[in-house]
Amino acid sequence: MSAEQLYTTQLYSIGEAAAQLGVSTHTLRYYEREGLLPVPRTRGGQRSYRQGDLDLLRFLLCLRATGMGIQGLREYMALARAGRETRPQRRDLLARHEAAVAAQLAETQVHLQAVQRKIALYDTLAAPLQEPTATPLWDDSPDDALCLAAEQAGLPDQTTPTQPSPSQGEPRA
Amino acid sequence: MSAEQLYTTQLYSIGEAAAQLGVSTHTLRYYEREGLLPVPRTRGGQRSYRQGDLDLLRFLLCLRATGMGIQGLREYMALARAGRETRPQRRDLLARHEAAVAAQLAETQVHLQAVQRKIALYDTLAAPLQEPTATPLWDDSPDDALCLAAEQAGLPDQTTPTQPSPSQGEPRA
DNA sequence: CCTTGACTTAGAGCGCGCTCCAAGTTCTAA
DNA sequence: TTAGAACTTGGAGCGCGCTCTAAGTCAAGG
Repeated sequence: MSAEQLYTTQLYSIGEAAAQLGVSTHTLRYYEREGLLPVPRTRGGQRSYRQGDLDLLRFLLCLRATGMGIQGLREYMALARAGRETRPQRRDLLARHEAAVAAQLAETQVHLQAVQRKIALYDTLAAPLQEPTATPLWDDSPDDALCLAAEQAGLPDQTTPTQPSPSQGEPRA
Repeated sequence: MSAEQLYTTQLYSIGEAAAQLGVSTHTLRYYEREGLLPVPRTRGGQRSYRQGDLDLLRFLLCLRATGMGIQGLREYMALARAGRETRPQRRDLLARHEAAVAAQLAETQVHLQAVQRKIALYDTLAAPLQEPTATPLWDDSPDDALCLAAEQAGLPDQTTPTQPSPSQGEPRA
């Protein structure tokens, strides 16, 4: 690493870029085709990624990793290419995405808790074999309808109650 | 809600089930086709979901919501149908899933932080317009190569350094 | 009984994000 | 100079999880 390398505008082949970013060359070409980032070429026509291209791609991969779709990336990059006047829009786009991800994250955690409770339930069902006394030992009929009342109370509500009361008793044979 | 309803084995049409679970009837039929859950039928051949079926589906939807694939659900249900001897396996399957989700969640949060830093960067770039003195105001060349050194330092490493040094200086024109 | 709407099936279609192929070109190291 | 690796393109293919269509059947209210 000599001092002049600090001033060197390093260029990278698509293979090198892919390796650095941890994606396939296919993916990088795909992103370009999708209009995310025009990549400069060598005289021979081969892609030549500059450091800045890699940095930008790294950020785009963060957006992908947080669930933004290709269309979202395309919008972001369209704004970026349009110049610095679009910075507020870009900020807002990111802020909206951030909010969506945070919400999604929270919801996933709720669902994850249900899974964790189920694991705990399996544990309590397995443990009392050594303790012959005072074990509730309620069991489940089709062996796995062990979504017991206690457990269900904690389950996230799956929206839409629709009709308040479709009908009473046994509506269907 | 009369007392006998507590003892009533309520049955639900696919439409009612879908509404309660917050999914489409298409999805419920799809799940059955995929072998997740055989649903009892009326004399006429229409699906008739029992409470336990709904409870189980609710749990399966938690697994889906945390990213488990249909194949995973199938495995879980195959174990469940096999009887209570498979509880340890089911527990392990869930525990593995739980670990994977937790890891994924953590990674998403890291990537999300990069997005948040970018938003903050846009904010600092926008604010100093009223402050004429001592503003760094470094700007970015292709307008959005604003993944500056400081920011990159915080970016998650995208794996695979492959060759330690592909070549020095300007390998490509 | 009859209408109406919800249900049934098999199977096709879709949006997404890659992933791969074939045939040809460029680059690099010996 | 030349072999072989890495690159180029357009376009096809894939796995996933639904989503929809068509043509017909069932069930509940009037």
